[in-house]
Amino acid sequence: MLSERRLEVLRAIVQDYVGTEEPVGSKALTERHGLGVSPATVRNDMAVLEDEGYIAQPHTSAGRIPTDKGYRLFVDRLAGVKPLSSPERRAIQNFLEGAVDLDDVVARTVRLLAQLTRQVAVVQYPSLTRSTVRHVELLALAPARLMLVLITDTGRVEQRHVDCPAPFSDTSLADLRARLNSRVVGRRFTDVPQLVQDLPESFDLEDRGTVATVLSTLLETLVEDTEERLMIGGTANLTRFGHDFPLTIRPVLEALEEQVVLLKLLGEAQDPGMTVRIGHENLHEGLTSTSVVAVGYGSGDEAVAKLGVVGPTRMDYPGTMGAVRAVARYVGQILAES
Amino acid sequence: MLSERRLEVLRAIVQDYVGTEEPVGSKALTERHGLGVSPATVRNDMAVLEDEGYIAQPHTSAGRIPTDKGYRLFVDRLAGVKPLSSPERRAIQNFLEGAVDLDDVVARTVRLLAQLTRQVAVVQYPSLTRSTVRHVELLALAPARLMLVLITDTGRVEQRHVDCPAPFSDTSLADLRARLNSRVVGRRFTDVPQLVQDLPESFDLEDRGTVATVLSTLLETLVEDTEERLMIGGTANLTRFGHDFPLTIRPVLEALEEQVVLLKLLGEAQDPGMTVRIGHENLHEGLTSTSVVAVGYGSGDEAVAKLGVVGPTRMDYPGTMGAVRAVARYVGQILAES
DNA sequence: AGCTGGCACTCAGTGAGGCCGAGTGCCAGA
DNA sequence: TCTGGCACTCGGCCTCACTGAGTGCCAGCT
Repeated sequence: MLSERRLEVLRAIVQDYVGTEEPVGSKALTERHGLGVSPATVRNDMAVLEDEGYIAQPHTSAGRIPTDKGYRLFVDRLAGVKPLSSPERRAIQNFLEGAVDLDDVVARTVRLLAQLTRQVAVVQYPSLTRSTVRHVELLALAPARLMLVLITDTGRVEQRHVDCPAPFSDTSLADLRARLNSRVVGRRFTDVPQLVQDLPESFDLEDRGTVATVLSTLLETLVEDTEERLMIGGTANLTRFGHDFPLTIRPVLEALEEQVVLLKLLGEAQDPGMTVRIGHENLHEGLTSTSVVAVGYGSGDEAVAKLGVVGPTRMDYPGTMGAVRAVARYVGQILAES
Repeated sequence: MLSERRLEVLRAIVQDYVGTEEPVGSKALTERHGLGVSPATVRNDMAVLEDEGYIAQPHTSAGRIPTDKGYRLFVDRLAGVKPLSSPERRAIQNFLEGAVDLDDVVARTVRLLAQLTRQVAVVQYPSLTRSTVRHVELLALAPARLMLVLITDTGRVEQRHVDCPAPFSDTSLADLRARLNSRVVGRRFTDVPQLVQDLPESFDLEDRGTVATVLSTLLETLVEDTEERLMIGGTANLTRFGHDFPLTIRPVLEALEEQVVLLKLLGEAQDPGMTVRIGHENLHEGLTSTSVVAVGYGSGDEAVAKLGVVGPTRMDYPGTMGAVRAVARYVGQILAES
């Protein structure tokens, strides 16, 4: 078990290292933080912390830097979430309120997060799986060609072409549209399949094929779009990563282009509250020297999607967490209003 | 006026420099390209080329590298567009054909371009100004709240909420929807304003306010979305930029996040054919050591949007131009089919 | 038992000095 | 007009020594 003072030393190391980006030595520590003990004592504490795996030396005769485990302890026990200043809060709200549609909300959120945290921001579009249907629209493009448009309660719109096996009359189309909507509007996407299951049977024989095709396209859309969409921004902040960053930055940029990877990254954050994954806690190699701070957001009390930032493990955790949480809240509000 | 051989020397310098990323000297040139003259002769030619501003020396006693002006000459007079191999063409087509909707087409195009050129790819969504209306849909969300959905012939979908000054009956709604569509479907976006101008007059007095509100929202959408959307990808390729690239890469990443900048970059490409902007020809500072290769694409014979790549001035122009042109063609085809 | 001061040791970073070689410019001769 | 020869330049690299921040350990103090 680590004594109070040793935890204090760890905290000081993390803070200094985050600030200076340089290994911190015992003497500098005692000077900058009023620890009230001599460098020699701190050195002993450091030796213990190193034994326990919380800090490490890049080389002999250099200062110490926190390990992933050290950051973990720092985040869990030594640091809180730093709330934003009220001017910052006002700025967030003002900025987000100018958004005209969902795309714009997401785009603004990304910018905002990137600017506030000076890191790479990732925002997931509201998830279809947890959304409900606001409307399904069917349009005839040609006698045997339809367009299916799906609108969610969060304002997301998806559309697909449907090639029908047989021509479909306008009256049948109106009929299908009406019946479909009466069944699914207001329902969750996950419930849709069983709700429309028996729909073809109620149509004339000649139309059944088309109805079935439309329905299967609809269901397909639901499944496909469970692969969520993302928006990222602030990649220029990666240049603040470190000095050696040709090597560091490349895999990160690559990972950021892989939606799948990012989604997993956000998705792993099961916790209803904020999730912080530090360094090697991220399974994806290439992101082992980054940390991810993510949190769910939603229009109601339930999260419909996640957002977060990706930055170097050496980041200002309290500040970042504060910004992420605040932005998530405001986005939730904005979504609820629209 | 430059002699034939001197142009040949310039071409050789460009090719070698692009390949090796290192200043090229007279001896290496004569060896690698069968110029049939001695290094000394080449040196004289180089001196002339340097006087004329086509090449430069990073330091005395180093080889030469092409200047922006040199690349310009190379692109204009010394190099053609390198067509892709047929396996490559097939791969492009296969890859693009799997797309399910417009977003997917654009996303795949970006990936493809980035992969083919090993550079940063930028694809503009089909422009609304040059598009035509496929359908306008109106949905009642609440008695005095509507949703307006706009669908373009290129498959793009935009939606907006409309708060009405007075409740609007379902029959009025159906009426408006029908009349609106009969007027604008198949028309160009730019023509829409005058086509709907007198629409409110044909409605009952009580509904006119709502109709006017809907129309103004529609027109607003048209205007706002003239700010085009973009998708970019392949930013990881920036790491291949150069050795010193902390400084180089940052402004590029920043520029890439500014939609406005990018749009201008693509927009400047007025030429109906392919446009290549080299180094300082890009007005934006920070992009002065990059080149942009852009071309319009469209479903018909007219371009509805642009796509291109951003890379170091030291790039393989013939190959890049070939890839960009080929991708643009196939995307055009795909769009025409859908 | 825990803290402190002292001391020897380590080692990354820096700067000076020297060598190497690719590359140049110029000139005289074919 | 081209070529071979020659002197010159200078960036890159290697070596070497120095410096200083930082460590580990130990004996002594509280």
